[in-house]
Amino acid sequence: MLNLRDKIIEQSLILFDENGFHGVTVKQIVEASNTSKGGFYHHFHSKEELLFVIHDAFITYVSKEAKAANETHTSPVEKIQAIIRSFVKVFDLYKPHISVFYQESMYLKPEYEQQIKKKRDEFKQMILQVIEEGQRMGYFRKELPPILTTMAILGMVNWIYKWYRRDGEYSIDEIADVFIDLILHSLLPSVEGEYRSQMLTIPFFYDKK
Amino acid sequence: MLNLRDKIIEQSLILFDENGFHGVTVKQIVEASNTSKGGFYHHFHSKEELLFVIHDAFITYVSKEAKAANETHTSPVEKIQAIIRSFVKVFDLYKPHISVFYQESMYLKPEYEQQIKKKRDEFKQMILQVIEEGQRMGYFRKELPPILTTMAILGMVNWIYKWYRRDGEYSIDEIADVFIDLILHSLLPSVEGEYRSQMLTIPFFYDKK
DNA sequence: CACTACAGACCAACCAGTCGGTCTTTACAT
DNA sequence: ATGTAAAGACCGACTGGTTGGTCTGTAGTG
Repeated sequence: MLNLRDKIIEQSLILFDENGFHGVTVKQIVEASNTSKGGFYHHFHSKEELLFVIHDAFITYVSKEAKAANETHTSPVEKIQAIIRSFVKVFDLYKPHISVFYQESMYLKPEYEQQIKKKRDEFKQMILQVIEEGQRMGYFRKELPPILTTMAILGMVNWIYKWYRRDGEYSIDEIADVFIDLILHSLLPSVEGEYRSQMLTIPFFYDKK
Repeated sequence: MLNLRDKIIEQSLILFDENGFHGVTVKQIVEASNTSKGGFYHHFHSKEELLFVIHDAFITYVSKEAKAANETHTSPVEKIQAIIRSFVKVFDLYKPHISVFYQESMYLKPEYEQQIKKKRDEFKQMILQVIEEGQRMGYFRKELPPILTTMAILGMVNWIYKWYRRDGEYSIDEIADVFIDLILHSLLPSVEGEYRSQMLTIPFFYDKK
């Protein structure tokens, strides 16, 4: 059974996902959660704090997953595969959180904003480092500017929140497979046929076709 | 010399870019534009109409550019190069428009929303068709699902609005070069060394290094 | 009796949009 | 050229409705 706090979070996510933070009033949240203004403000200092709590829940999860992926693998190729996969999969679990996150974080007061930004940067740095490591170790093409490559990866994956549907044509695992394939084709050199073709075959997805 | 209408648009773009549509009041816009409520509502029916006008300005531009790129080239490889390049470059010209566009279009009334959505879809379809055409003609890897590839491209390019700075480390042309390189590495088959390596050398950028 | 969890009436602030009015430009007849 | 009337451009006080947040009260629990 959910307590009121969780119920408020759950309901406000549904509302935020459809209408955005500013498109939803406290009154609406309160009604959707079958409670009252008093109930709401008993659990949250402000509407803004609710937004922060939502942000924090998912970004903490992403960072933790990425850190784990980073530690359990040694080769940069495997690392980036694992990071992308967990990153993509988050959108299946946390899509509403993420939608709100990317659309509304600008409205947060500086104190909240800073905390959010710090965790985001940590995650970005992790990808960046894997790419640089992969270049140094000779796995990835050295001519790619690591920061631009990182931003490209962040972009293509983050954008998922704009179009992903659970009941869509492709499952989240299939999306992850294709995106990993795209990224590895970009990162791995064209000529080293042996290693490249070995890494690029992603069985899960293409076997189905 | 700017007329009041243009001045309002110009000033509101600056404000929206920093605070989002709902973070800016008509009063603020009016003050930044050195005018009055009367002046504002003489030129716009509502605050929402202003948002629509901003949207429309840039999406019309993107679509026109992409259509032109599509018509002047014949090979899918050249087409996608040209489309991505013009697409990326829009962010240099229209960044504030785009930021507002992607953060606030959900707040628009259905009548506006529909028009926006239609133009967005047209653009998406254009990329999708080029990819499918490229696959049919044997230029691009046939195992890639065209729609997921399209969404990946849209994502990595659209995300630029989150991080691009005119005075940043890389110019918009360099970003375009790298992104085209990434995308073509993903699209072109690994084995056809001859044609692939010929298309993948983007002189502008890598010559500088 | 003290404490938590919640209820809901209430309020001050704010905001998009209105409206009667003024000033400036345009159009046209004399 | 000059008078004049209509149209367009702009002003800013005002309003009606809404919103985030407060405050007093109360039911239940240990």
